[in-house]
Amino acid sequence: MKEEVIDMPCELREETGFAYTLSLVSGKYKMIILYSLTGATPVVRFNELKRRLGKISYRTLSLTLKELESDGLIIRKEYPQIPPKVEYSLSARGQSLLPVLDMMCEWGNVHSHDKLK
Amino acid sequence: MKEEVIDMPCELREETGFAYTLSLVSGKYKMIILYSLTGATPVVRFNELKRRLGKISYRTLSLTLKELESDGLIIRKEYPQIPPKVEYSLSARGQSLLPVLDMMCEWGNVHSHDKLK
DNA sequence: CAGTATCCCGTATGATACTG
DNA sequence: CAGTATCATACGGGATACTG
Repeated sequence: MKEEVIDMPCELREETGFAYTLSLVSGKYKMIILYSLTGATPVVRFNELKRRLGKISYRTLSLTLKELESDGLIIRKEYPQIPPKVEYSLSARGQSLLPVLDMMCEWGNVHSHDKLK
Repeated sequence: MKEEVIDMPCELREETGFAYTLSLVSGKYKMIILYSLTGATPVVRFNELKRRLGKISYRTLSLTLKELESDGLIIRKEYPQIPPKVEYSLSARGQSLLPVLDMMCEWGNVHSHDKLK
């Protein structure tokens, strides 16, 4: 990704921010996971998250959560007990991204019924 | 995609708009193509667009433009002449998406230098 | 010039079984 | 419960040659 940015024409350099944003939220479930950590129950355990996401596989959920965590968007809190208990929640950084997601959501809600000729 | 939406828990139904938005702009070059059709030269020919995008292949540019067009985000205007001349520009719908892209861009610019521990 | 045709490849994701 | 390991697959995208 970095290399492509370097190749970008000057006019577009100032827009590389969205390439960065996109790199954080692209993936089939990332944005919906972030959304899943908002609202009435913003702290969610692994299996509960999996249930909420429907068809995601263990593998994908696990990998995705690791990426979100290493990108600083979510927080993973592990309770050292048996059986294990792990809770995921949004970090401040993750929360700062919510308005962006909201805007995408809003645009989609408004325009998903546009008639395309 | 539709099926997954159906599987989504109730709490998330109202957020399916962003899945729709995302489906329109996801892809390695879609957003940057939209951006390329703004500014001082908002009407661009195929090869000029290819030049601006750097490393994109003919195939991918061609496919991507078709998708953007069929999603109503850009307009393809063909001049029946030899050699061929085709101009691409943003539709009103495409323009309405710009604030969303701007916001993603802005967030990325602000947060791309966050220190992640 | 503006594409299309063909072939190839890497990565994201899925299914399932297993483990501490 | 919260994952990991393993194997399999689908799709997006690249390179290049060709065409109306």
